[in-house]
Amino acid sequence: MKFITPIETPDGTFTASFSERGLAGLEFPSGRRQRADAGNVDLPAQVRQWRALTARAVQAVLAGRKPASLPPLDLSGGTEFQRSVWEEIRSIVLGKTKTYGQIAAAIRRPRAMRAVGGACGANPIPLLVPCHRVLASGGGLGGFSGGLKWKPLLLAREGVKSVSAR
DNA sequence: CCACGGTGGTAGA
DNA sequence: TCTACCACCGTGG
Repeated sequence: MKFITPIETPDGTFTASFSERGLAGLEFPSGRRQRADAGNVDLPAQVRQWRALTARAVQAVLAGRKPASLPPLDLSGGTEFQRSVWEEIRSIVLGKTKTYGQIAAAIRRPRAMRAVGGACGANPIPLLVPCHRVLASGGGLGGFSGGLKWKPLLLAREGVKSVSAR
């Protein structure tokens, strides 16, 4: 059972999806208009509470601040490798970054840095599973599923300095 | 700057 | 199985 609901922010309307286990997906604003409903109708009380937590967390990160708390994250969709990558990324504190290679080394697959990139691209909850803090070695940006323009913007708000000038 | 080879995980056929 | 993708990385022109 899935509930899909908009999350309004000063940067646009994100779209959250919830399973019975918690937040299962988060999409960055797409150019196109979402439906205009408030998003609270028809949601069970539990999901409404998770939605409120999600909204506050998203707004905090967008403002470059650490969220006070997160809803439960439902990452059950990924493979074991992907989940281990996502778990590792969750440990990158706001204001810091790691490289794809460092993530690979941390999960004891030092040669799988390329696959780490793939797992980042498959991350269902970008922003709250902060794959924007994962950069290429040598200062490159890498990619970002929500649109590459977000990556340097988010990092700048988090106070990260050396986000590569090209 | 560019090209290339060595990589590991995934999806699809 | 086989194969063709990749948000990689180091080395060498």
